[in-house]
Amino acid sequence: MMDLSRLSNLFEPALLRQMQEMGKYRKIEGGQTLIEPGQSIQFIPFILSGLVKVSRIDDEGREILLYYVNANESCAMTFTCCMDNHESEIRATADEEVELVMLPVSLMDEWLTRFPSWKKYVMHTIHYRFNELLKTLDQIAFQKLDERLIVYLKEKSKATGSSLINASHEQIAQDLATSRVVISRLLKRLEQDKKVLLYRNQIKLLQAFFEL
DNA sequence: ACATTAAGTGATT
DNA sequence: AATCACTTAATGT
Repeated sequence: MMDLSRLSNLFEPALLRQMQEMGKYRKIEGGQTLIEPGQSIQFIPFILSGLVKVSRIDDEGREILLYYVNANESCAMTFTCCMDNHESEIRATADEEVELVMLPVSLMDEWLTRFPSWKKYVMHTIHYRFNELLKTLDQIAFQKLDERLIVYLKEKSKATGSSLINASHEQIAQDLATSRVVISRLLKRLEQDKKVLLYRNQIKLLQAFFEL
């Protein structure tokens, strides 16, 4: 049977007993799917060990990684979804062998009011996950700007008929509606990748740059 | 030599 | 990605 005693620093004894009693223990092989988009949510999964990959499926059926759920964590989506009997928006798969406890959704309400530790845990999970998502979102936006900068430099080069661009990072930043620091970092990366050479107020586009 | 401006970096949100 | 704070490098006077 499952042993939840090591969670005692996370939840109060009374809650642990409830989890022990009401929760269903499950073990899932690596690669197995936990839940698919569209399926209704009946359980809150609490991961005891292993790693769960949570991803979103786009129109063309491609998978985009949202985040991983580690041991002692739970899926933030289910907290918000299950209150209103929503369907899953995500796919969850076991990245490696996973042990988990399935907690009935029906207990959520009661637990939130009865157990301070549960409330705290839920809040913490949602907050943590939200920040994780913000991070991935930023990365996507960052890649976009990266592309825009390359296009910008190419156009500038074409317009002047030269591979030597005359502009400060500040000016470029203003053109692309971003901050100087960001441009400096992107250019630095291009320099490290041997695509450009950087000088004061000047950028030399190397051969490799035009192959981007 | 000193002041000013451009660019580089780490940490934080 | 944006902002802040701070450092370092280049330029002008």
